[in-house]
Amino acid sequence: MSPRQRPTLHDVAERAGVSYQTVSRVINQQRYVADDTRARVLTAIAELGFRPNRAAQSLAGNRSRTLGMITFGINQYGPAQMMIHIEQAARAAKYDLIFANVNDTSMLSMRAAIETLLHWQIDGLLCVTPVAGVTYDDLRLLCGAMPIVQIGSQPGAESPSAVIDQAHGVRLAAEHLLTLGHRQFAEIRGPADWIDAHVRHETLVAALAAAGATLAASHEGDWTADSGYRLTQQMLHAGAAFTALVAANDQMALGALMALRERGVGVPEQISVVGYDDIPEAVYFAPPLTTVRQNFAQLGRDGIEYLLEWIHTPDTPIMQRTTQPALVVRGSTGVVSAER
Amino acid sequence: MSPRQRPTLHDVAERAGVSYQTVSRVINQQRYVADDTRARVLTAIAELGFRPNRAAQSLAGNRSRTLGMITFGINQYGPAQMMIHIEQAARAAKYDLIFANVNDTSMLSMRAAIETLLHWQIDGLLCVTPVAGVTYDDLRLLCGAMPIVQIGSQPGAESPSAVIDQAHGVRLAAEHLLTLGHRQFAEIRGPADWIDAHVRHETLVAALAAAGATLAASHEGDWTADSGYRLTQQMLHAGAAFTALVAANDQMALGALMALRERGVGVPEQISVVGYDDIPEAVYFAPPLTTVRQNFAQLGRDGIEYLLEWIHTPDTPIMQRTTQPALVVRGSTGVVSAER
DNA sequence: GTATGATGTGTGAGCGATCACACAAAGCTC
DNA sequence: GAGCTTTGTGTGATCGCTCACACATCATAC
Repeated sequence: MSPRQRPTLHDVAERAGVSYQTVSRVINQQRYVADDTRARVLTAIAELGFRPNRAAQSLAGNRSRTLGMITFGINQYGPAQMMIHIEQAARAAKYDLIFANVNDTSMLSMRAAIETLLHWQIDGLLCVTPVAGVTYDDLRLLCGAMPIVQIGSQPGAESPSAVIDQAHGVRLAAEHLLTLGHRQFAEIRGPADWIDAHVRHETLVAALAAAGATLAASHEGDWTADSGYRLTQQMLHAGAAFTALVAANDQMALGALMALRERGVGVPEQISVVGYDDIPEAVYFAPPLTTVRQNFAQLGRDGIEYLLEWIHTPDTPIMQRTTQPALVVRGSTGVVSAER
Repeated sequence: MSPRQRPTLHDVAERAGVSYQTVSRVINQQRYVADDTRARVLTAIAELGFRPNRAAQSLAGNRSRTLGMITFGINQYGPAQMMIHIEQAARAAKYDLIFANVNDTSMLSMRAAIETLLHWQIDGLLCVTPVAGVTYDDLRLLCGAMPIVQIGSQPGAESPSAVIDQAHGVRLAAEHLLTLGHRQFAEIRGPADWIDAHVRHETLVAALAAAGATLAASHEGDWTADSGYRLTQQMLHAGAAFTALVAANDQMALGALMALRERGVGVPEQISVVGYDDIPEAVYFAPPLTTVRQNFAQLGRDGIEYLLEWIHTPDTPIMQRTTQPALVVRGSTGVVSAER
């Protein structure tokens, strides 16, 4: 009733001529409220512009209807994409999201970020940390029994997570190139501590070995177009013999295309290039990039769905949800040239 | 003291042999605590793994040390970039961030997003909504006296905001092209309801008029490379006469480059192209893109600094902080060809 | 030696909600 | 119509903290 203050449960109760508990029942959509009482309360809420105080709710209710999210690298296409869809899914389920972005995935900054979130009595935690280093067990230790879902963890790990089947994606790309007759490959990997990058590299090596193809060169980039450019220059300069170049993401492939162009190497006539991710711009590269599409939106949704399920059904089994990537063939790959 | 439960202020107090109030003083870094008492409390906190409950803090303290952020289009380079720096700056100032992303900027979804945030007793609101429609007054109405800062609002508006001087950026680009001898221009604008897009368009029109140059064609894109591609095709097909193409962002410029390439038009020999934003990939376009660099990191920091200042000093004057963009000249622009 | 201020520390109330009850009134059954 | 369940409503305690005090203690001042 105070003049400037935000109205409380009691103000609403007084106005509607009921007890505060009844108002609480209405806003929590519980049973056992007579229809006309409910209507009266609802009217009072609207008239007063009442908004339940989340802080008070989570203090008293011992449950905050809030999810924590740790992110890494949201300036990248994938993570940003996931973030949007996670937020959307959370809000649809009436959960709020509070997030902390880490700039490196050291245990130290991860711990700091998680601490931040744990101050709020979050109901669950979503970890979008595609880098090895902090394991599920580490998280478990910090968070007690709270539900945690990792997005993009070690494939096959016995921990609650949602992942994209990177090995499958790489195999699609490799098969595509092998079918086109390529036998001499070069690779621009992602950073070694990124789980996906590691898996893709290992899978490529294995797939090529199985097909009797050679990996003439393999360098580690940092996901930027810049690194793709420099490493490709380097490989060309060193005279590496390859007809197919596999880049671990589209940006690095973009850099590679530039290096090849500058060197007068025809793509795909002399060298085929494939990327990974299928960022929206990939269609407009010169030439349009053959790449592996990852459904980040689906990945994000998988993760949060799992988390919510776990929160509502505490005995939800620990599992890994897997999404399949798809190959998108465009102009940067072609039949291997007769000789080289 | 309960076994499984998280420790509270009282548990810490008991262990340290002081009153709960003293513990509160320690965690809030207030004066008037003896050094050895403080040390004893700190030890107890560490031993118990005590973490103050933010919900209780904001309930009792009437102030949440939490900022709300409304975002739009965080899958785009600029907004994502800002988000990272905003989060970082907030955390550095010991504020938590809770955010809501809107997928359209109708009053309806904006209101819903803000409502979500207001449930938390946020201390301030940051609106990264680069689209016209929701004005500062609308926000004011929803939020009462709470500090609000808009990022990317109408330039010159009498509202608390941080912006990049789009007009300046466009003038830099226009002057650059005019100096190179260009007199016949084409434009691919951004969506009309985006404030920046509107300003850039108006400024370009004015700048060209002042220089006696013509705008042969101007079409509205949707920021995607795809739209840039299609609209350029369209202009070429229609036989528009221009030697310089100004795109409202780098992605649309990328699409334009593709359309020109397909048509066999040399860039920059026959047509010069400039973009806007300077995304990291722009260097590796074919040819490398001349563009206007926006310092999104700075913009984000400006916004949050302003907001924090306002929170701490309520009589902070209403103003608009402006950051200047810079022209980055690369290979996509050149001297106008002799004739055309 | 009493007044005055700075420095420490403890007590009670209350933030705005939820939970666990208690209890009244109605609708069944037999 | 006694006894039960279902439905609807209200009361007290409590969540974990901060606020506004009250109250010591010690130094310095006059």
